[in-house]
Amino acid sequence: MSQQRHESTPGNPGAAAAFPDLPEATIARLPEYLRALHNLEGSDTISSEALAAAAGVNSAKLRKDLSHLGSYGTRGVGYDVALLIEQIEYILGLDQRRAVCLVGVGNLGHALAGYDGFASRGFRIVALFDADPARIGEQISGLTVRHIDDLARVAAEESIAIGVIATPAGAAQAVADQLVTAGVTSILNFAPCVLSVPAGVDVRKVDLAIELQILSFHEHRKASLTALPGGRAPTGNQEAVGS
Amino acid sequence: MSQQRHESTPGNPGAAAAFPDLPEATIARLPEYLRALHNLEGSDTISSEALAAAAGVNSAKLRKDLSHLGSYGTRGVGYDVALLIEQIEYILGLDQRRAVCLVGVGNLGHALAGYDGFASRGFRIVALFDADPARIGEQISGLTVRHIDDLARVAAEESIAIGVIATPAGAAQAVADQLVTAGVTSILNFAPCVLSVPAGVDVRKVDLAIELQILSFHEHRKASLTALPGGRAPTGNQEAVGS
DNA sequence: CGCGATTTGTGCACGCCTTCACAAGCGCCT
DNA sequence: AGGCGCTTGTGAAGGCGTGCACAAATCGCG
Ligand SMILES: NC(=O)c1ccc[n+]([C@@H]2O[C@H](COP(=O)([O-])OP(=O)(O)OC[C@H]3O[C@@H](n4cnc5c(N)ncnc54)[C@H](O)[C@@H]3O)[C@@H](O)[C@H]2O)c1
Ligand SMILES: NC(=O)c1ccc[n+]([C@@H]2O[C@H](COP(=O)([O-])OP(=O)(O)OC[C@H]3O[C@@H](n4cnc5c(N)ncnc54)[C@H](O)[C@@H]3O)[C@@H](O)[C@H]2O)c1
Repeated sequence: MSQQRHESTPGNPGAAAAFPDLPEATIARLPEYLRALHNLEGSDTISSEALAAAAGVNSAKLRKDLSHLGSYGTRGVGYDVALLIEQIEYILGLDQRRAVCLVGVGNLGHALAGYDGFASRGFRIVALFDADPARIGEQISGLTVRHIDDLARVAAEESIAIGVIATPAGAAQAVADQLVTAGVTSILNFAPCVLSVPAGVDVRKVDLAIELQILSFHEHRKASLTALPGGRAPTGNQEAVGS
Repeated sequence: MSQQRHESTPGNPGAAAAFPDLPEATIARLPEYLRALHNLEGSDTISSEALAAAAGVNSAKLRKDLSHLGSYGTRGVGYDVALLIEQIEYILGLDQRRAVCLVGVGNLGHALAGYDGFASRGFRIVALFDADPARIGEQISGLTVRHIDDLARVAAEESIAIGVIATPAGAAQAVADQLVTAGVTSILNFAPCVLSVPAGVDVRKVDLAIELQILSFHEHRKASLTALPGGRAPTGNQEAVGS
C-alpha cells in the first residue's frame, strides 16, 4: 500500500522529536475525534466513554490516542472539550486554514469545488484548474477555473501545499508531476491509479469502486455463510475508510 | 473505528470455512490488484514483481495475499492474468454485477450517479432516491430519481444489497435505518457521521475532510522537521484510503 | 537429460496496534 | 478531613500484518 514509509527518526538522538511521534493509526482517528467534539460543543467536559461512542471507537483506544498527544484529561471528570479541540486542531495543523487547489473540474470536481465541508473543517479551496479550454473561466462558487499551466505561478502566490486530483486516471500522473513541480507536497487522488511521487510528497487515495468491491466481498461472504447448515448470522462491521 | 468486528468463526470446528478466511488487509488490496490486472490485459502472464509495482505494493505482500486465496501461480513464470482476474472477481463477488442504490441526489449524488467507474468495475446503479419533492422525477444518466418512501419496494424488486448514502449528515442515520429496513446489508456512507447499524450490516465511510486533515498533519510535521537544525527531508508516503 | 535462471510460496521474526484490567488521581459529599 | 465513586492513564498480553530470505518448483536451452 505504501511505496515509501515515514521514517520515525531512527537513531537520531541529536534532534529531539520536535513533534509528537504519533502512531499512524492514531493520526487517522484524530479527525474523527475532532468531528465528534465539534458536535458536542456546549458541553464543558466529556468522558472518554462518551467521546469514544460519538466517534465510534473503543474507549481504551481513545484514551491511549489522547495520551499520546500529552493531552490533559482530568481523572474523575473527563476531557475539556474546548481544550481538546484546540489541541487536536493544532496537531493536525488546522489552525492555519491550509490552502488547497483542485485539478480537474469535471463531474466530481464540480461537487468537490462546491463542498462546504472543506471550508468548515480547516481548508480553503483557493484555485481550480482544468486542461479543457471550454472550462477555463467558468465560475464555481466564487472561484474561476484556470488553465493548468498557471498552476506553478498560482501555487507559489497562494502557498498551496495540498492538491486534489479529480481528473481521469490517464491524466493523473502528469497532473501529479505538475503539482509536485509547483511545490505541492500533499496530494489527495480521486483517480483510480497509482501515483509515483518523489520522497517527501504524501499521497492519499480515494477510490469509490474499491470501497464498493470490499463491501461486495462481505456480501459474498455473508451469502455463503448463511447458505451453510452450520452458518450463523455474521456480525456487523463498521470501518472508516482511510487508515 | 469499528463498532463491531467480523467474527472469524471462533471455535466453530463444526462448520468448516465455506469461504476462504482472508485477512481484512488482503481483502482491501484485492481490488487494487484487480485494477492493475485490467490495465495489463493483453499480457498472458505477469510476475509478482511486476504486478506488485503496478498495484503499488511490496511483491512479497502480493504473493502472500494471492497465496491466501489458493491462487495458482507458476514458479519461474508468474501468474496467469486472465485466471487471476477471474479468481479475484469471484472472491469479491463481482461476477454478479451487484445492484446498488444511491440515496441523496445532491451535489455529490449527481457526480456519483453519472460515474462510469461504478459500471465498469462490477456494479449497476439501479435506483436513485431523494426526499426533496423538487428532485423527484429528474432524469440522471438514464435513471429517474424516486422518492425515498419507495425504497423498500424497489429494493425488494431489484434485490438491492448495497446502498450509498450521499445525504447531509443530519439525515444519514435515518436513511441508514430505512436502508436496513429495506434489506440492504452493505452501506457506503459519504456523510461525515458515525452510523449505527445492526449486526450483519457492513458500513464503510468515505470522509473527504478527514483525508485532507491527515495530509494536513503530515504537512505540519514536515514543516516542523525541516525547521529543525538536525531536521532532514522526510520520506514520502503513499497510502490507500480504506484500511 | 541435466543444468541454470527465474519466480513462486512460505517460515520466521519483528513491530505495530488493540484491548483488557487496574492502579492512581480527582472531585464531591458528608 | 476523610471516604467514596468515577475516570483517566498505562502496563502487559495477544493478535495481526509486514517483509526478509530462502527452499521448492518450473521452464528453456544446450
Ligand atoms: N464522478 C464520480 O463520482 C467519481 C467518483 C469517484 C472517482 N472518480 C474519479 O475522479 C476522476 C474524475 O471523474 P469525473 O467523473 O469528474 O470525470 P470528468 O471527465 O467529468 O472530469 C475530468 C476533468 O478533468 C479535466 N482534465 C483532463 N485532463 C486534465 C489535465 N491533464 N489537467 C487538468 N485537467 C484535466 C477534464 O477537462 C475534465 O474537466 C476520474 O478519475 C474518476 O475515475 C469520479
Ligand atoms: N459535495 C461533495 O463534494 C462532498 C464531498 C464529500 C462528502 N460530502 C458529503 O456528502 C453528503 C452530500 O453532500 P452534497 O454536497 O451532495 O449535499 P446536497 O445538499 O447537495 O445534497 C443532499 C441531498 O440529499 C437529499 N436528502 C436530504 N435528506 C434526505 C433524506 N432524508 N432522504 C433522502 N434524501 C435526502 C437532499 O434533498 C439533497 O438532494 C453530505 O453529507 C456531505 O457532507 C459531499
